Amino acid sequence: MTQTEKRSEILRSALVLISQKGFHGAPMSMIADQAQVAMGTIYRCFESKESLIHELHRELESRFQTAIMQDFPSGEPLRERFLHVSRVFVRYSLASPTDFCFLEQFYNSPFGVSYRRDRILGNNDTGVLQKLLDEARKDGMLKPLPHTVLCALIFGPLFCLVRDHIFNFIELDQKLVDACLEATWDAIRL
Amino acid sequence: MTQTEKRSEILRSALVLISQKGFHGAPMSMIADQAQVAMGTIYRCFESKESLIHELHRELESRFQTAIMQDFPSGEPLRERFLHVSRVFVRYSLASPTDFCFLEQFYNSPFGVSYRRDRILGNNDTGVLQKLLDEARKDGMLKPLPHTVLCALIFGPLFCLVRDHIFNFIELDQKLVDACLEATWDAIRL
Amino acid sequence: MTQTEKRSEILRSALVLISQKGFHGAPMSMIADQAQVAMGTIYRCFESKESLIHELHRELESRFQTAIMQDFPSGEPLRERFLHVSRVFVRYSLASPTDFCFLEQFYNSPFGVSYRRDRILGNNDTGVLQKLLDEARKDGMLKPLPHTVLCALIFGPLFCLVRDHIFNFIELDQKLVDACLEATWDAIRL
Amino acid sequence: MTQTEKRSEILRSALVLISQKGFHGAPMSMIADQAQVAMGTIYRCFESKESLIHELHRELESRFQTAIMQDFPSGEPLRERFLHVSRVFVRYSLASPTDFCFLEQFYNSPFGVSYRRDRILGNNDTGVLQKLLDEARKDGMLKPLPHTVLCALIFGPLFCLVRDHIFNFIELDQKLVDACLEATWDAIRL
DNA sequence: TATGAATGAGTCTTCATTCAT
DNA sequence: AATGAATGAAGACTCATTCAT
Repeated sequence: MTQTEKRSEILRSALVLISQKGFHGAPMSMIADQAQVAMGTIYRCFESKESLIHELHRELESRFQTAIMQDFPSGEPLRERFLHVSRVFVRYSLASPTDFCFLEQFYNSPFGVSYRRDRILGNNDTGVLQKLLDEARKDGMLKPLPHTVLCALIFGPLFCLVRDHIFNFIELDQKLVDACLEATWDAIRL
Repeated sequence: MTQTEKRSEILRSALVLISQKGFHGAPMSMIADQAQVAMGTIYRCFESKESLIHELHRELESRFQTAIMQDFPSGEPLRERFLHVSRVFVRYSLASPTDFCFLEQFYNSPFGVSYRRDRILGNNDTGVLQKLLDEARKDGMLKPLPHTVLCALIFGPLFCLVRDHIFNFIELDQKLVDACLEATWDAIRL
Repeated sequence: MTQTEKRSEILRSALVLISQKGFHGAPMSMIADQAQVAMGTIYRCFESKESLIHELHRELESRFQTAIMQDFPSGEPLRERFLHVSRVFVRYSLASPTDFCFLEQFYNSPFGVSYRRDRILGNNDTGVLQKLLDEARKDGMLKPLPHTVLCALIFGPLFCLVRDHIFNFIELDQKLVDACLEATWDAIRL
Repeated sequence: MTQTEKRSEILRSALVLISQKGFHGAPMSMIADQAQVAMGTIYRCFESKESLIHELHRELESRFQTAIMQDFPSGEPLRERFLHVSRVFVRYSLASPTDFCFLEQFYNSPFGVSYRRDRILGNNDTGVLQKLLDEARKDGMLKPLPHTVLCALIFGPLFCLVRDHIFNFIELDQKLVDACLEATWDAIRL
């Protein structure tokens, strides 16, 4: 196994275990076992458990960004572009429930809070979504609410729904997903 | 201090500490100190840390139920009754951020998942909200979506917004809250 | 065993093990075993290994101070008072080789260096010895050298000799000790 | 880099790091980095960390021997030859504080103790100093004390003084050094 | 011969739980 | 019933040494 493969294997093991058991339920020794490496090996790739977690988060966000940008309907009307982002979010989360669960853990932890703090307070308006919201608001298509609120109205429900699906509380099929996306659009549109 | 007072004091201390520091940041010894009782005393009231947490959760849910039922506008139109529930949720959460933070911790943990599993899979349609949703759907006022989905559309955003407010990412004033409640109503109404 | 006895037992075990094997050769688990307590118990008495070591040092210095002050020949000529301090140092060290070895470890470690730094740079002229040196220098009995140097001339050899005795490199009997004390006096007197 | 150069470089790096951070603060990996060789290479030159340390000690002692023998005033009176040895010790130590600090570490460790045990108990009377002491005692110039004791009286203070100088507790200038050397001579001479 | 990634035993420290008083 | 000292398993992290390349 190459260095890179090992690193990936460690990240993958950490992802699986943390998504299932949470940060505190996934000791480094368990991650090492799962990845079929010795504990010390993890520390060759990552400074600490904390940095392993941050790295994992970065990786997952970047994968998600890539997924969004793929097939992004740049020429389509605003509404379509919006629905695209939401649809990709749901599709990706359902296809990779492990990634989704890890990210939930991350956002609901001191890590996630300070990450968001840096992000939001830094006025980091660089994401696709931020630009989309800006444009749409100028066009008068959206309710005149702060970005943070609009994001809550869109992703709040989606997070819940995906989680409920993963835990088998509901069965999200294509039709239901589409209905939900429409509903979130209804929430924010004028 | 009577047995009952001690029990309350322990619950209160656990609530405060866990909401601030999380389950793993609030050792039993710290809870005991804060509650001004001996550590052993906690174990006379609660089987284990886990059961203390479950008990706390039950207590908070019941307090919340009480808050909803108070001033419930039984005679008003459906829409008003709906908005009442949401409004109480937000008002209560903002007034008691400690309770809110604890519940967030709880729902985003193995505890919360198994709790919801028991609740939802048990078809426990006894809550006010459940009845409201049933009635409204029969009247054709709401989108024909499962209860779980409707709940996600209402409370998903509200959880996000309250959290963002508590973390100072936004400032929720009365006007903004009302706008958000309207938005969630737009999401579910036909 | 009372709390205090336990604490003493831990200190004693740490003293013995560290004096024999050094700081790095005496893990907390070994100290606990030796003291017949669980590892966690140590942490009820001492913040950390480091603080245990500092505490031990403080204790030993205080014991030594007590030994010096006992039978201190306040009325005798300067020379006698000097020889008393040195004699007590040697006698105490030979009687308690474990204490001596611990202190050697301590002084030859980052702990000891910063301890001395605080002490010397703080102009902490409060010890018996400091006063003695001051008085003697004013009387013109001693070579006009800084205190630090005078201490080196007195205790440098004594430390070596006691260590050599403990390691069985020499056999210090009463006559030899007296000869050595005379020699250190010759080194500093005018 | 030839094998021999590598070996030297490793020794030099170990010397610098250990003198600064102690045996336990200087991991093999750090020594390797500093020496610009791979960690495995160290193990081709030295059996273990322990043997590397022993080797280093041997090297430093030999360098010191060389320094003493250089300019040794063979024809001068005994007193001069004595002072020469002490003077060279101090001068060398002040010029090479790194060497000095390493040797201190070494002597104050299990290594040093067993080294001295071998040396002293082996009656290894081969050094210049040993011969000097022998000769001087026969001439009746020195107090009739064992070699070990005489060495303690000479080098005990000098070690202390150099250390205090290196740690900036005193400032050793030429005059002060000379006064100290005189003092140690006073301690041993008849 | 040289490399440096991999190993895993060993370190300090924490904390849920128990039990003698 | 109440106490809180004692326990020891478990966790994150380090580093001397080995061995496949």
